[in-house]
Amino acid sequence: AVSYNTLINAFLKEDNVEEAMKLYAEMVESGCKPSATTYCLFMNKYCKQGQIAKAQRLFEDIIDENLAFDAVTYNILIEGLCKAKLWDEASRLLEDMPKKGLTPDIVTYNAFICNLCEEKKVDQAMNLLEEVRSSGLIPDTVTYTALMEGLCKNGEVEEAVRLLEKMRQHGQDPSVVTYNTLLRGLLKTGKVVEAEKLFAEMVDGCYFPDARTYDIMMHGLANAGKSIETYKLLKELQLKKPMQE
RNA sequence: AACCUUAUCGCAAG
Repeated sequence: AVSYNTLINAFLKEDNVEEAMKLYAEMVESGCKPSATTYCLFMNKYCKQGQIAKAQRLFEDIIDENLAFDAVTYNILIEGLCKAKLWDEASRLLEDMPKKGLTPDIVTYNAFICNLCEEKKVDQAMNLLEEVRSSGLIPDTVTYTALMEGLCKNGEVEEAVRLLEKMRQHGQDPSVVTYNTLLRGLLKTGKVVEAEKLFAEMVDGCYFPDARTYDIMMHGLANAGKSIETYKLLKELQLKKPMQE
């Protein structure tokens, strides 16, 4: 079953739903029972396509067929519901988890926080951060990065930079994505010097800037009229060949 | 035990 799941997942990743469905059929035919994970793969795909109704149907199937589900099962649908701005539905599922013997984890909350940030509801997201803390869960790099992104989009870049300090104080290390998010926020608001400082700090900290980092930096520097710096960066890029995605 | 879920992706500035 795991092999089938792996294959189905591969097809879904490249948007080949047809082939994935075929495999699913083959799986059933060969007497291999689809697991909750199998359903989750499709559920996630439907969520990403905005086909929430279909995703919800699959979720119910999992329950009805008494398949062994876990927090991930919930997380996938919650993420989909949040993305579709169906907050009430999502909250309902969150409250449902304990009743099913499941404990919401950081990914569960991150789904809410990330999507709240995208909706420019950073305040609510920040409130959730406190809730997460008081519930005993540890906000992770994803949590902080999402909040930084939200703050930047909200024009609160300084606040985002402050969060970087806070996350460190709480023992969480930034990732390349974290830096990229902040660099982008700084450059978009013309804070070129700060961005350059942060970039240096990133490199000092033994982080490997990826293709996106260079993209962000070069655009930002070029926009600021710093063609020399942009050129230097380009040279550096050609020499170092950053990590591919 | 293994396979599945969340952040830099820009749907108002591009």
